[in-house]
Amino acid sequence: MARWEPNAPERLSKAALELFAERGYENTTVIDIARRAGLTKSTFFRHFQDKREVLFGGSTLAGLLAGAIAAAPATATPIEAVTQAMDAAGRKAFTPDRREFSALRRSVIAAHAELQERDALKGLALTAAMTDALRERGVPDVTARVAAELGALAMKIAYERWIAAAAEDFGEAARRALDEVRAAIAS
Amino acid sequence: MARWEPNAPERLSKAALELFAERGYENTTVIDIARRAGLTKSTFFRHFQDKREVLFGGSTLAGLLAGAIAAAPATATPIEAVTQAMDAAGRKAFTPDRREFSALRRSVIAAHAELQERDALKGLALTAAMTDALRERGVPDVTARVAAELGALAMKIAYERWIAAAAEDFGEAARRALDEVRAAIAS
DNA sequence: TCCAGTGATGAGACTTGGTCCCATCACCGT
DNA sequence: ACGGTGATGGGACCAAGTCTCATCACTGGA
Repeated sequence: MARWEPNAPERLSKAALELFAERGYENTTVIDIARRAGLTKSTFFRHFQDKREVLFGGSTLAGLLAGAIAAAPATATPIEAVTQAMDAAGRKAFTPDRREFSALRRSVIAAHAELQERDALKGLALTAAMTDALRERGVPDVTARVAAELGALAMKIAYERWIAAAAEDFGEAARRALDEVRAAIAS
Repeated sequence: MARWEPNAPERLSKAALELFAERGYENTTVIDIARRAGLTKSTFFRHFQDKREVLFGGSTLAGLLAGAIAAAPATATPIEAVTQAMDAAGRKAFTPDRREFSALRRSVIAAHAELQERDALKGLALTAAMTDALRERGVPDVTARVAAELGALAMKIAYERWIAAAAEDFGEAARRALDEVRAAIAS
């Protein structure tokens, strides 16, 4: 038997997403979120740096991508390593059971500039993590940055499609998007 | 004779940059900024949406880039259009006399996460503006996105170098960065 | 010359995000 | 039974941001 109801951060995130979807980000106070989770404002800020972070806390995506790039065979090209990173994301992060949650979360973010800013910075961090992981493999600086940017673009495109089309597997969508990106370069 | 001291937004931006550089973003209140500009908090928020925006207000860079892309010859490839956009940026935005200001501004932004978030979102807006301008030219969607991302990456690289090396012309740096990016794609 | 209109500014109340400190509570091991 | 530990609650406090109303300086017309 736990001392308190367990998983306070999870409960707060769930409550926050619900409330943001119901009445909007600006019309939801931190106290509202905490109350719905059966907690208080103090506890909220003990678990999350600020109000925005409650929608971004659980993500270990940067480490996942970087790990997959590091684990790619030494003979793999940068783009091949990035492809493996996106496969890993599809297997461990963007799983089918999280599609609905991701879609709701994305629509909430799209509706509020404050959340878009946080999302934009997290996106830059993802690209930076991939760039660093590629550099660790000995890929030259500019080449690493290009491969990471193209990978990030393919991920964005795949993410949009994965959320829009219920049936699709993320890894598959990402591979297809990356192919399209590479085809576009040729033109 | 003007009714009041003119250029309130400019004075506020100048005061803000000075104070952020002197004592840090977090240790500077909006009232401090307004006081140094000879104004009040009310007037500050009349000119700027929030405290962060005081460092980002004057920028018309998105329109500048989009305009240059739209104005490129119909025969120009996407990358050529993007190259012209960066030339335009070098001529009208990143002029030599603004280098020192840009360097200070950049160091302030780099020191505070809140400002980095705003900067990240503005960066996405730049890429989106270039993407839209390319689509207007009839460039297919994915091709437009790729060209805009590569252009944005080259701009980032050129901007870093332009700020670091006093002697360099931005347009020249951008063209060189874009060449490096294109060369990296081949590998 | 006087006066009303206009537009930018000032003043201050108010809500909320975020920080901080301290008290409290539930469980643990001894 | 008892003290330690760690998460929580409570509330004071400051700064960001909103809102409303008053004020001020100049403009243009009677």
